[in-house]
Amino acid sequence: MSSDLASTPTRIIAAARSLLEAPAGPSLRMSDIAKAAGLSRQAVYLHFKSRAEVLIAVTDAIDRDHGLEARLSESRAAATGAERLDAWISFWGGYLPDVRAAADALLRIKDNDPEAAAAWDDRMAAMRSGCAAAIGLLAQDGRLAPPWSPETATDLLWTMLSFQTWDTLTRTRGWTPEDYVRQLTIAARSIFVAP
Amino acid sequence: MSSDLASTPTRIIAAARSLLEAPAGPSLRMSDIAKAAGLSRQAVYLHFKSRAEVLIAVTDAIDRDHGLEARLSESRAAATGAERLDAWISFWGGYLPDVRAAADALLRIKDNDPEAAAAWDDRMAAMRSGCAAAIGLLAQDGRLAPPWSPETATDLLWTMLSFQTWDTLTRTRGWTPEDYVRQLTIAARSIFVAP
DNA sequence: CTGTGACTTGACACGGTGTAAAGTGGTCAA
DNA sequence: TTGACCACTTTACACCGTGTCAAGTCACAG
Repeated sequence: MSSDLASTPTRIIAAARSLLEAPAGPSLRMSDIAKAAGLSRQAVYLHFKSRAEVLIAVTDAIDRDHGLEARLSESRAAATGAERLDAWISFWGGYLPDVRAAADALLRIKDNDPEAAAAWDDRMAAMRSGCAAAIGLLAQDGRLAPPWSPETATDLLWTMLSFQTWDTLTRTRGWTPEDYVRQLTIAARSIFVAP
Repeated sequence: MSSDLASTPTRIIAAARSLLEAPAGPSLRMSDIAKAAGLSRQAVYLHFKSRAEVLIAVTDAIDRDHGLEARLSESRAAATGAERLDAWISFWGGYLPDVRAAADALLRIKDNDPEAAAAWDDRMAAMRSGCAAAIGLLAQDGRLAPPWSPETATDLLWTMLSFQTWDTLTRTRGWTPEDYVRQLTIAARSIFVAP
């Protein structure tokens, strides 16, 4: 039925998502997801044709929840390039903890699944365009520090803000998300903003 | 026999290594390795108890070849912190292309194999100590830019120089290893070295 | 009462890892 | 010469997780 509270696909996504966000971490098998959704393993295949598709749907759901697009355009408000760089880093630093679990899972399967890889690359491209926008405005202000070109500056900023970097810093070095935003803002300003 | 040119374990390692370094990439199965070494799949298990063990041995062999330890201590020659930072980055930037294939493979299996994870973490720790040394000398010179502490500076430098960062930059953004060294040297100097 | 759709159960193929056991052939020592 | 040992082979199998298939159950709608 349409809603005995939620449609089955929705319930599956919710189940997968909660497993993903549980401390145990993302070793979720199809059977785990099914069990958590109160379904048989086969029923999951009735709604999603592969594990990757479930993961992608979960990631989409998370993005929708946290309003990736909306918050992305928020940072467009900033007037100067330097401000926008700051805004962008703090937006991103706030976003990352919300998507950690899903990103982790997606990252793990992207090697074996072209669809997952595409979903990942999409997000990375969106993220890159945020970097490019900040750097572009900075260049327009004439405050992009030499010898950086908008291209190379974007590349470097983009990798510095990569999920993996954030993950290592927070997980293995114990940085808080706030530390991350603070330090990376300083670093990015030191590198890219001319005095 | 001891050497009809090379012992079997050595031959296995060499075979795995050449597969790893081949353009095809690291999808190497035990059967691939065995075939390349001219052995049956089971024979490989006679010398290594798991796939992970082979990969670890390969990584060790590569390290030995490229003299990780030796080259690591080379950069200890530099007098000032700033020079040492430069030396460290160019050493590392020269080392990365050599170990790309093995690092990639190790990184892929480290999630499922504790031994592989340990091998990876070892290397990362070694690499981190290189970062710490450069930053430490810089701090000693009184030229570590505020507001960085040796700790946080090391953390950030370490992640900026991570294999994943290098990999994205060179593979998906088309940076050459030389670009990488040049740009990251500039970036690191901008962030960490006080004027 | 019948049909349809959502779901279940149970079975199976596949690919990959790792294990087990019996057999082959060469070398070395008594 | 005999026989023990060794490195290796062949064959077979268990296990795990993904994905497929087919038959059956059950409820609700016309």
